[in-house]
Amino acid sequence: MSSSRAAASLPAGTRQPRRGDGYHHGDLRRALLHAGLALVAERGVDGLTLREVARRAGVSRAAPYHHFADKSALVAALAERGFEELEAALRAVAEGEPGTPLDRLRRLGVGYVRYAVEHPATFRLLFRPELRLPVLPGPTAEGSAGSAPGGTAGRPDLDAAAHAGLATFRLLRDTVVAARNAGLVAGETDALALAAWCSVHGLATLLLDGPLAVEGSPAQQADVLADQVTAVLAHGLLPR
Amino acid sequence: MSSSRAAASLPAGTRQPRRGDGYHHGDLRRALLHAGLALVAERGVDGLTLREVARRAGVSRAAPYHHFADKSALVAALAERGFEELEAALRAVAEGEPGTPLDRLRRLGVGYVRYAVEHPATFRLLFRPELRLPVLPGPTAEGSAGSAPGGTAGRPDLDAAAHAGLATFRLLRDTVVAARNAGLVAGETDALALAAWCSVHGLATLLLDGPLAVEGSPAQQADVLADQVTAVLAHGLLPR
DNA sequence: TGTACATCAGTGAACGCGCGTTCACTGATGTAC
DNA sequence: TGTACATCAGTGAACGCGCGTTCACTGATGTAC
Repeated sequence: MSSSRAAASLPAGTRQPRRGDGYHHGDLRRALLHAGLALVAERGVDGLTLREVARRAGVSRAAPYHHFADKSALVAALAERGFEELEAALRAVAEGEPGTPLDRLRRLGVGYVRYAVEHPATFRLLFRPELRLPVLPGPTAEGSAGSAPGGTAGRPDLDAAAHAGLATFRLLRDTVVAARNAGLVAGETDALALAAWCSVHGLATLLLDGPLAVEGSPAQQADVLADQVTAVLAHGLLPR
Repeated sequence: MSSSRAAASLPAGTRQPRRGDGYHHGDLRRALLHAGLALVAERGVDGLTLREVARRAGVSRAAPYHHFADKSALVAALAERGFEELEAALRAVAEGEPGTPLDRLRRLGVGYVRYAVEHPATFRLLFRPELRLPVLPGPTAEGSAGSAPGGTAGRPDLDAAAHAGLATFRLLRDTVVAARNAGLVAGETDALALAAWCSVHGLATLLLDGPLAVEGSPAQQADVLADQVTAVLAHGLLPR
């Protein structure tokens, strides 16, 4: 139990050799996470069971309990990895080519939607109600974002996922700030960031679970729609 | 079985006396739907079980099978009722007071978000992956919306829910058309409607399951954020 | 270097649970004559 | 109006299932002397 906690509190993705490395399985924790993500991708969040994860890792049903306190701890760890994936994808797409902060903002939006379409089950996992993230400072309180996490109180094992989520969203907000500083967008920072985020998040969820459903189809369609939505967001509904 | 199908194919909400009325229970189908919505509201979509629904209706476990072929048929019927509720709420808020089509559009958006916040579980039910709605005609094909449902193929019991959903979304699109005809908004109709919908849908889902989570808090906060988001959408990110 | 010991990631069996669904049935309701 | 019959919405027991989790255990690994 104490060893499991120690392993669980290590930052995921860390590649330093750990004390437990090379034990019986080698790195069962990592193998379980890998199997979990694959299982979610194949059968959806509801299809995720500890037993099947253990099965895929080639290990007994009880083995995962040496690495995760219970099922929700596994889910939280998967969400953490998902957010890290999402953030990496967004950074790559935003910083990959040159351009103004506005260009980057646009690419962030399209990348967000594309990630959702390409990893539908993982994306859904990130926004499961039970992983509800800390409340961001309200748009009325102009200030640094993410300084007051308070949504995972009493569940320290969810905090890692929550912080991974916040880091992702900070990427969007920082880009809005940059665009505003460059005079490329006008308005109140948090309101702009919120609106931008709502637009692409709405498109992503409508594509996955709504009447626009294109799950399984090429990401190309998602790109087209994301371009449209971000264009309308940029220019506004009102005539200019 | 044949009776169950007959009952299930009746338009829900119809108040005409049915042949089955006044039998043993009176109107078990309606009671099951009522219990189902209450259960979803209390325990979430995952907490919805046929057994508990039957329990709450004061009836044996097997009784619901005379009214719904299986669990998914119940879920579909619940979604249909949910969409009807949502549409009624939106109509009320949009047509309640006078105003330009743009005013109505704004009120629709705020009403959408408020419905989600006030009925979180039901709202989530409407956008469950397994109820994925028919694909709307793409924004590239300018034309009448909803003429080609194709997402519930092979599941006729889902069609009712799908059509209830489409009727709801048509409300939004029609309002965009009216605003455009009045010269109050500029751009391509479907792109405008999609962007508007994405904005409020994104806000709604972020409020329910994201870092803005306010479930249980007063709808007032949702109104404030919805006002902000729709304002940004109206004016656009770019300086004017 | 060897030996005794502590650690701990695994095993395998078992627990209790609630689920969806099926089945033969019962008995109230409606109908035909 | 009365009787015989058909209909069908209910019942209650049972099915098989996969789940999360616990438990005493085993045996490989690492450590202290």
